[in-house]
Amino acid sequence: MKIATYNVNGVNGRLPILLRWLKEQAPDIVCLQELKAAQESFPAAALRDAGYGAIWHGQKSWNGVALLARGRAPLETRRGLPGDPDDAQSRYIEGVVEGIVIGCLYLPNGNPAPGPKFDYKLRWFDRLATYADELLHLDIPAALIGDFNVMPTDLDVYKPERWKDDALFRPEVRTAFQALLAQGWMDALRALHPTGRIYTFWDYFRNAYARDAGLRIDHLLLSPALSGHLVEAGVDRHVRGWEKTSDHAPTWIELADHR
DNA sequence: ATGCCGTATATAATACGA
Repeated sequence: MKIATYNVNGVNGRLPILLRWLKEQAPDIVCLQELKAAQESFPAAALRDAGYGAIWHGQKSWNGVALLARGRAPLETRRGLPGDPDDAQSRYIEGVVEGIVIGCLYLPNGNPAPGPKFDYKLRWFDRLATYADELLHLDIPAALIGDFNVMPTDLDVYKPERWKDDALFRPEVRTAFQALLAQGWMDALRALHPTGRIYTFWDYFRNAYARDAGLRIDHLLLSPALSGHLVEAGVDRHVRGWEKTSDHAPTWIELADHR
């Protein structure tokens, strides 16, 4: 079973690219971020025609997350992260597919740091950590997948010294990410490729993709009940080279039969 | 080093991303 995450940076503007990639790779489960579309503007019919059922949490212009499943409809178990009923940003949706709880998330960017946006990012991270720990204690196959907007270590940035004060790389957020791993979650790509330079994002500017000036910020975290089934992980980096593409590339894992 | 590009919406100028 192949599970992927893809920050599409506008699901309607990116629809031809998304459909091309879905047809090419046929992932079984897909987490999408940055829909930038209102709830009623999500392209559910086009995705259904492509063979995917979907649940999504839209928001006009900004944010937005979706969970797709090939040949079936995810069973929704949560929308929105607990811990702040006043949080109006669409950044978390969760469903069950094939007996796996899949949490699809878009963690706040947080720039500029310091400032209110960075404070929001840290609060959101706190809420995620609290909920992630509850999920782990259910002792079930579960995954937290999406755009975490964190480079976990120096190995995940093309030039670490240039990013040390950025909201994606400051010590507070790296510590918060490591705390998730300490709870028991496995960083799937890093687990299978402990020393490799792996990027999932390249800026549109400065010819970043051609220079391979990238960041690893899209992650797939697996619960212990699932991590033993991990067999492969990678990035479809060629998709970043397509015309009219997102600044992120699809990132994926392959699981052996988890039943 | 820098939103230099790209997407969204009040389709013109802004807000936002990382």
